Amino acid sequence: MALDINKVSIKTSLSSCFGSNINEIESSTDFFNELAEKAEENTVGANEYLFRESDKSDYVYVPVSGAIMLERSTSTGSRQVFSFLFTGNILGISEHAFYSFSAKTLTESTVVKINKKIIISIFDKYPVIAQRYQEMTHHILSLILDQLFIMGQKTAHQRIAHFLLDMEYRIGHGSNRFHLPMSRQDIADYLGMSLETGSRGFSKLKNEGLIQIDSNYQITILERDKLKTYAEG
Amino acid sequence: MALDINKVSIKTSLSSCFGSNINEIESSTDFFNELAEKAEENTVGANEYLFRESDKSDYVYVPVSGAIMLERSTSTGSRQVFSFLFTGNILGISEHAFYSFSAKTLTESTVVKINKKIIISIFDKYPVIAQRYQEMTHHILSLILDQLFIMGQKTAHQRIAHFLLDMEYRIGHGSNRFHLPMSRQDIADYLGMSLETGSRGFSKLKNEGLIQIDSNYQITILERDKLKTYAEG
DNA sequence: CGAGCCCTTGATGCATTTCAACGAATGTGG
DNA sequence: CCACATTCGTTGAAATGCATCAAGGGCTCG
Repeated sequence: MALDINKVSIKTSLSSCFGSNINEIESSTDFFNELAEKAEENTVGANEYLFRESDKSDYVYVPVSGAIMLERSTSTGSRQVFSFLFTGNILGISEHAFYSFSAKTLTESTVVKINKKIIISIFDKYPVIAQRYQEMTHHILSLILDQLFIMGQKTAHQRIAHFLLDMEYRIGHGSNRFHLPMSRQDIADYLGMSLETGSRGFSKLKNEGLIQIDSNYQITILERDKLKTYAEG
Repeated sequence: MALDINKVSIKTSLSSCFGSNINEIESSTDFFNELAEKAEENTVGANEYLFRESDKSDYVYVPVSGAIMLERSTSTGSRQVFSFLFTGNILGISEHAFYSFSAKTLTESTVVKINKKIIISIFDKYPVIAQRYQEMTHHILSLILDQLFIMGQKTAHQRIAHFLLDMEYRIGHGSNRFHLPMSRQDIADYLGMSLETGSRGFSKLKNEGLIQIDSNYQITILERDKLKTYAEG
């Protein structure tokens, strides 16, 4: 237990997750101090599970560094990837007593791990945080609805284009060049297509000059507007 | 304003939605009385909108009778149906300031309409209800995750089979014979396929003897186990 | 009885999966 | 440090699934 709240990375992640303007709230300092006391910081290697589907959902996680993937597998071996998470996202809220998916690290990751009971007790003291928590849940829900919309409406190649724009926004941090932490298989399972179709999508966008593939995982968006048009279909 | 809480149908719907065991909670009578005072009962005809996407989300609705569909349309005319709702479901929670989809009645429907501000004020008085509300949000989220999983994994015909089993469970009320309130087009837009593919799915299941189509909308599940096996793929 | 709407069915072409081979990148042990 | 094994990505060819176009059938309502 105990968290070094003075570390910029941790403060940044928590702020990004609990609301960028939370610092303006009068009780925010108390809130962060209480979190610092009762939460813990964990670092885990790549390709490890933070938790698995149907584990008791006792903890909420906030990635400080690294990349995490939420997935669910069937008995027949197929897999659906629900989401990719990065610094300042949050996972494990919006769960019943048991997680409804597994969380696997894609790279070595540092996470802040917060016991749910502590979260609940914090809510009682800081109603503003409780409200913010609700908002996060709603935000997550609207993201999943968007994802559902994309899955139902768009062709495979359009979904790839959409995915790349999303990644640029989320991990490019202003740059049009970024490094994908997940494999082609992960992307395919996220977008509901075969690995090969995913790969062909990348190639097509490359050949049409919309993106540049520097190495397998290093992507540059060359023509953002055209890519957007393509994604919207 | 004002709600006849003594109507069995309304009491049943609200109970089903706010938790079947809510009656065991000591403050539940107060809660229902307060709701009766401040909520209202509305009846609207078929094919009308309770609200539209990007309307201000001031109200939460609980269907008492009828069937409602949640949908989102693109500028290009295509449409994604997110969900079908029946008696005792709830809609409009888990929304930001504005609805992220439209709610359209499939049949004449009676709904209990509750102002969000009233809901919030009720939370302050009855923490148990607030917690139940959170649980509902989580439940909705897990349902959408399931839907996302199905969209990503299954073939069109499997999705049809899955859909029919879901409908049997939700509107069959113990019987294997039920009446679908939505059109083939609605089903297709829900499952992310063309109308024709949906229709072929129905025909195939009929020809294989797994279901019986008495009229276009009257369905009987003949071989539930086989249908399940088929849906699981 | 006829018009209109919805559903079904058939035929065709395109999108996607599957199977298979190759190439590039990564890691291991000699 | 290199040869080899292994994993991952790309590409091609064939098969399948699905969408689209088009026609016909059944139900409902005037």
